[in-house]
Amino acid sequence: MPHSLVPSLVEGFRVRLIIKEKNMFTLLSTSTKSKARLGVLHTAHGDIPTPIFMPVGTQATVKGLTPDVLEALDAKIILSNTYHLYLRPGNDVMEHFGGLHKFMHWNRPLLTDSGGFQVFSLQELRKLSEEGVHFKSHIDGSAHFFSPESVVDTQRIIGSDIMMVLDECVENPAKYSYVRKSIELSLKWAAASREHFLNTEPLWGFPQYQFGIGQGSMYKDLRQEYVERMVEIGFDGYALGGLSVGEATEQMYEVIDWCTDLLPADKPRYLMGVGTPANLLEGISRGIDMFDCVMPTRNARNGQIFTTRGKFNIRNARFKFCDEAIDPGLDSYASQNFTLGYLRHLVMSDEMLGVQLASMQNIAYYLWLMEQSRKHLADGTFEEFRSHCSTYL
RNA sequence: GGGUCGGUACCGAAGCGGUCAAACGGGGCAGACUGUAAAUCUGCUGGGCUCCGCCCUACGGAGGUUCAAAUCCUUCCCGGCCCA
Repeated sequence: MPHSLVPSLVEGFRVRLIIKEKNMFTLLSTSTKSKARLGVLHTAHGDIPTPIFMPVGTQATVKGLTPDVLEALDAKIILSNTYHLYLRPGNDVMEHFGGLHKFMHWNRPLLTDSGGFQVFSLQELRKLSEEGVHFKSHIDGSAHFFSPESVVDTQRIIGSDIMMVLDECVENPAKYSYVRKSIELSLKWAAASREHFLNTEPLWGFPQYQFGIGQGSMYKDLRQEYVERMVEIGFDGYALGGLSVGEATEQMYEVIDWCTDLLPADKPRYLMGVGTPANLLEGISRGIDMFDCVMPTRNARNGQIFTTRGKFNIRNARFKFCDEAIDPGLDSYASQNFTLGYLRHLVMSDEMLGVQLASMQNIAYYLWLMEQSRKHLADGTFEEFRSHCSTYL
């Protein structure tokens, strides 16, 4: 019994469920050759083997893919976004439909980002204060205020299995003095987020978990201090944010190493917004359990295909007459049943099936990469797998 | 047959004496994309070089006017429309 459900009487006649969260993560093994880990995340909507890649479905849809396709590809968990769903359709609609799982007909686990990334990506449309973020809607310019607490509340309504705290994702490069102040703000928000989380209940009858997000830009002392203070607050899992924001790849790897050395082994680690297939493998060997990235879906829409034989742009003329399957190395519907020449035709013609098949292929590849990583971690051959992949990545 | 409008780069279409190898679209050829304001954005698209510049060939064909022509004139070819 993973979770204890204790009924109690609240406010006269109304019966509510008091749901206690327990450790949601089981660490199965750690590689002897690197920091790579094999584990399982437990959620009300199912267990998630780690390392895992989470396809991004910002606006309550992984662009171009229906839930049944995602299930066929065996996506274990997908990501959505608090800022976007709060603005549209809005919390009232989300509540009306009984939360995001029901709204989008997705019965597997969901993780929602907090809006912290929009603090970075929509810099021109927001203002920070000690209390939170003032956003000017990118849709209609209207004003909205996000506090650490309101972001928890919105994610309660969304009903994500895993929610993220509001943070400031800092641009790169950033001055030390700025980052110093920024991490104080994000840590203050993290504490407020956790407190509010612990003082509120899930709305939809299943437990939710909350992850903190490590910041500190490229400064070792700030990154390390952040991790220590975040762990002190205590979250169900720990994310690393503020990476892949323009820094050199090697620098990102270094930051990951600083942080995973200090994170507790019995909690999941999530590297936010990363990344390329190579980034995932490097992240795994540095002790990361979870990843998300728009790359497989966005790049699919822009013609870039990830395959077990490498990545390429399907628009390139060399594929015009190519009668090979999209990816004979994968067993997805898209990979097996269509030629590269046909996919090129669809993409060149702006046919929506092209975007769908390309997205399917790329997600299939990313999920395959994680599945193979887990398999090789279990076999003790992950490092060999990683170096094999580096020959074509 | 007469009149009239027009023929511009792969296509469509501006330009109407020099600052034109020729705007702008489209198409094509490449590139970028990392917690999604992205089915978006960027570059190239006559040929050749010793390639931040130079040399060829080019605005239907052939002549001509001019220091200079895609732009003006003559003529021929082709197309649209109108009249016979």
